Amino acid sequence: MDVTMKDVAKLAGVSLSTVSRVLNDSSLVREETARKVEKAVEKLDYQINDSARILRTNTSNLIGVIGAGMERPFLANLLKGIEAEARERGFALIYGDSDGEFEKEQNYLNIMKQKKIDGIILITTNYYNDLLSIVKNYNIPVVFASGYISDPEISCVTVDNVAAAYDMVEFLCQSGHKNMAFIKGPDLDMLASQERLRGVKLALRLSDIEYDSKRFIEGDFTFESGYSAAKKIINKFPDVTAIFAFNDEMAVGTIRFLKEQGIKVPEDISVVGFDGIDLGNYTDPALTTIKQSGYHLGLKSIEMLNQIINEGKIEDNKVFIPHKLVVRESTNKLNELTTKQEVITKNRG
Amino acid sequence: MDVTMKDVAKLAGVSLSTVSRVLNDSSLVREETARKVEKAVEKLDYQINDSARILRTNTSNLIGVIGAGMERPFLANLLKGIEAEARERGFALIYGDSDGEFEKEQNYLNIMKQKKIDGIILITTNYYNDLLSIVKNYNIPVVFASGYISDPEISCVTVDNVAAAYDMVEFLCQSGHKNMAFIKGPDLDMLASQERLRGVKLALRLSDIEYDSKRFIEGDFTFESGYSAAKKIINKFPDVTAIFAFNDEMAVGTIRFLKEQGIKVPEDISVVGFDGIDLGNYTDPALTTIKQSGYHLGLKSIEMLNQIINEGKIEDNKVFIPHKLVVRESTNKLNELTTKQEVITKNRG
DNA sequence: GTGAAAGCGCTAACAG
DNA sequence: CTGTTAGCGCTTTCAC
Repeated sequence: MDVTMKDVAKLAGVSLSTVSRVLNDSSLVREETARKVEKAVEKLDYQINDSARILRTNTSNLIGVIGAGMERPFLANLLKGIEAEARERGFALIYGDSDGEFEKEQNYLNIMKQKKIDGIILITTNYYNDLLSIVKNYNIPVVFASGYISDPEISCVTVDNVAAAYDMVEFLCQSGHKNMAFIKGPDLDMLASQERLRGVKLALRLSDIEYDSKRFIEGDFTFESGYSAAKKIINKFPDVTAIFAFNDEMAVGTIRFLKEQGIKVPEDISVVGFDGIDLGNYTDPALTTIKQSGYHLGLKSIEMLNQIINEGKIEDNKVFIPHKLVVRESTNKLNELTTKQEVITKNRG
Repeated sequence: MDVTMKDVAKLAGVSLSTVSRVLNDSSLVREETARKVEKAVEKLDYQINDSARILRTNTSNLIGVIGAGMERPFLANLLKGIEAEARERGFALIYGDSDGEFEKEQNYLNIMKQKKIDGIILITTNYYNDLLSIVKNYNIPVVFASGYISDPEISCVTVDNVAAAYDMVEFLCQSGHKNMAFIKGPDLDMLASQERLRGVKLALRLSDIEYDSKRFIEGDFTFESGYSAAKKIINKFPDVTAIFAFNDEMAVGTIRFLKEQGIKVPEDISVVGFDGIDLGNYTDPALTTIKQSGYHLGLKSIEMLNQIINEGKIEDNKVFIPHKLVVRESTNKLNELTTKQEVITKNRG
């Protein structure tokens, strides 16, 4: 078997409790004794048995992460931020992917409870409401990192999707676009995609543009879905001058489709995304988008969770991370003389 | 406190051991008794205390994953595959990112040992040799999922980087390219990048093309590094007709740079990548690359680890996952009449 | 300052 | 088939 505390105690010539005290930085140990113990620990390459410690103390220094679609660049960076900050604060991570299925989420929640995790980060959008009630029932510290949760008891950190989507549409309108189409996330996504939708509607209303639900095509945040959504858009609305995809990957898929059709971006159609992943700097044209930092989001989520774990509460439990409209090459100011609408009018006139 | 087995036993009117037997599918329990216990478990929403179980049994159903650069699409998919297969087989995952630093790797290894993980997947390339000796000393099942490990005791699963890189260069040569440049991975990367380098050299030799180390620029697998490596290449070797980046992101960065310079891909220069991430289908031009499946690699790594854990050994401990050359739009057959070399010659002549 | 002893919740002989 | 019992390795009173 592995080296145990008993072995250390024996080698150091002290009792079990003294070893434990030294390992836990207890100040009630003579420095000389401590040194003896430390020497023995080193010599035996002793590693504490975490299960025994957890069993006794009921605290695990373990944080559970339940995510979905984490292979998407934005979320992969979120995970990276979570990991880095968790490590920094002495937590290890149990990581589970739910594939957006409630059953798997529930399952992982149970597993994590069994492991006595100190807290949990939830990055899941579909059945979050059901999840929430389980989590509340389990009475475990939780931070939601994938959208705004209105329940006042629940902490969350997210970009302000409504405001950001609003900003983007406002920018498009100010650039002269009236004839827009949109690529949403999955309709099952009750958080980010819904919020962005709200932001779009708001901006449309304030710009006196009529809301037309047919102009919102459902995607699933992949390149492929952006590609096929663009196809639908071009078929149904050939006169569109701007397409707003709710994430960068779908925008890239859109651009690819348009180019295949010989449609120039941005000369013929402007295309914008959301998230601001690295890729957007290297596409042709480079992508106009809303930039937010997944890494920072991850950091912040652990920071909040840590506070809840340590202090039992958190003063500000709804936080927004910054976002910024980044205008690159995929958007055009619509010169009034060359607006398609105008051209048509002129041709008719 | 939480519900314990004692509570279940009391409610069901049986002893602790009976409850334990039922929970562990022990067949020596009358069906009726089992049902009583199950009912009590359900009623109390009992969750086993994993720490107690681990302490007692010394097996955790926990797999440790130590990775680096996991935000890269290929590796994000690898992680997804690991997670899916681990879940399938009843393992939970402890996940740690090493940032490619030995100290962090070592640290995580200790943490994981303390948690009595059943096995470990290593996806790290820089100091893998030092890691290996620790792991061997810890005597814990391990599978390496980021390159070929020659140590006969160590299991590994990876794409055949040598063969794949060879295939790519051979393809380029057969397309008439003689004047090539390459964008390597970091020189610290002792696995994938080194292996691909070997494959390239081999193909060069067999095609009677002289190896020139100056034509191998170091990158770090990011878009950005591909972009700047391409800049160096164009400055130093303006007559290059093909660039082979050792992953797709760097290839995309390369294409972006070339386009900015007004260099046409593939008409002026062919660009190829490695990995076959989704993105490559949606760039303009779509990317010629070596396709391998990160997800499948993840699956396989858990499958192997599981076998080592269960059977104490594995017959075939070096496995290669399939790869395929996928020719898309970023490469051109160099027509002999329009080879730059030929043109120059003709102009001179 | 340090040691002895109890017990966290579970499993696995062993007895019946 | 089921119950009793003895720990797994640690922390934490409680003595000294």
